[in-house]
Amino acid sequence: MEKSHKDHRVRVTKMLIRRAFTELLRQKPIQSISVKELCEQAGINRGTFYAHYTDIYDLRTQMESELMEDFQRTLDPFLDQHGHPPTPAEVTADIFNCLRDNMDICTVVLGEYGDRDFAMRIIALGWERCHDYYGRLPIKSTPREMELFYAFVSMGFVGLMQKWLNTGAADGTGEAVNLAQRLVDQCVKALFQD
Amino acid sequence: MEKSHKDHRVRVTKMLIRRAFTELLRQKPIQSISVKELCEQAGINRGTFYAHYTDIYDLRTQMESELMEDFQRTLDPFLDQHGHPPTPAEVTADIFNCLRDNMDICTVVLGEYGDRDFAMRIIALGWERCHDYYGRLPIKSTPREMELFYAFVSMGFVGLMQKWLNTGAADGTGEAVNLAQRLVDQCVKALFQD
DNA sequence: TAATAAAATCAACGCTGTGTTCAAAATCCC
DNA sequence: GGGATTTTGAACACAGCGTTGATTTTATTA
Repeated sequence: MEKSHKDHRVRVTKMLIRRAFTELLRQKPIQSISVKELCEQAGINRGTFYAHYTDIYDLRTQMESELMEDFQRTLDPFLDQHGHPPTPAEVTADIFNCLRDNMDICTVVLGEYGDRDFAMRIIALGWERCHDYYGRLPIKSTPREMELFYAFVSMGFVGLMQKWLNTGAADGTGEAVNLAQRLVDQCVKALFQD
Repeated sequence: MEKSHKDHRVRVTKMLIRRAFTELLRQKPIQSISVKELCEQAGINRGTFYAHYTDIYDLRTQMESELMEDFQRTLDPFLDQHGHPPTPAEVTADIFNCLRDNMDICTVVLGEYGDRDFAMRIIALGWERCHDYYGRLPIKSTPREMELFYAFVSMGFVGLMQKWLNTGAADGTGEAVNLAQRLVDQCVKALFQD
């Protein structure tokens, strides 16, 4: 149950489960993946699965959590060594780089049958990082408008991310990062109009 | 199975099923709603459900289809009587008005446990309507960029729609329509930058 | 209104997946 | 090598699925 970096058997078992899971997730939505089917694909006993996870969703949640930690870990040092508050452009570039580095997991977690709420959490992380930057802009908007604005840009960002991941993310981050940054910038400008 | 506008019993049964479904959808995601549970909530026999729908997802799909037809029906005459190609602003206003008119169904179909793909289809309908307008803009972008742009704005629009529906859509369409329009306009401008 | 057609009900069926159990076998770590 | 831990395999009761057929209820129309 705990972080058993110790036992070799546990690591192998978990690896088999996760590999089978991502494989199945390529083919069908999570709600139609059964524990039985997953275990057969992984070649392990059903009881073994229940020794590590309570159900399929618990499995996904654990994978997402670890991915999120990776995200944090990868972003943090980069930001520190800059010594200044990060610009949205830098954070955007970072996010896409992290996506590319974890493409295997991302394409399933964020893929056709993925978990959009998780994608939203990644974006929320980005917003946090840009907090200083956006906080200083002289934006005059009602809280209500800010709420709607945030919903638009966050979901838009997620949509772009997913599209990029699912249609040849291999052709580099450049084009996507550039466009994403321009789009967010333009959207921010909409907050100055009345 | 067919459009039985005839039999009173069928209409009552379907109404009971749909009411129970939307009620349950307020409480939990669709994947954890069982046919058994739905029928108990609706107070009908399980066999009766299977006489009209193959499964829960078929039920949702049928409801969405009818909602989409309503959307088309509501939008079409409005556009015709104008006599000119619709502007994005008009289409945006229409979409939000339709959402408000069908708020009961929309808040569940597009709610927390809703179907985002369906929301995307609504937006696609909006894009179609604005086809003439956007087609005339002298946009120079790669197909790849257009693809990513479309993903961003569509998903962004969906996010704003959902946020608006789930947090007091009652306070009128004005603010949301206004902001949505400004955001889309600004995003389009991003396509002119290089 | 009565006859006929259609729909809903009820009980039961086999089937599949769930989550848990236990003893036995396999594997790891010291 | 030996004790501890993990995995296995088989079984369990349980719950939902999707279908069936006989029966009752309800609507249509003649």
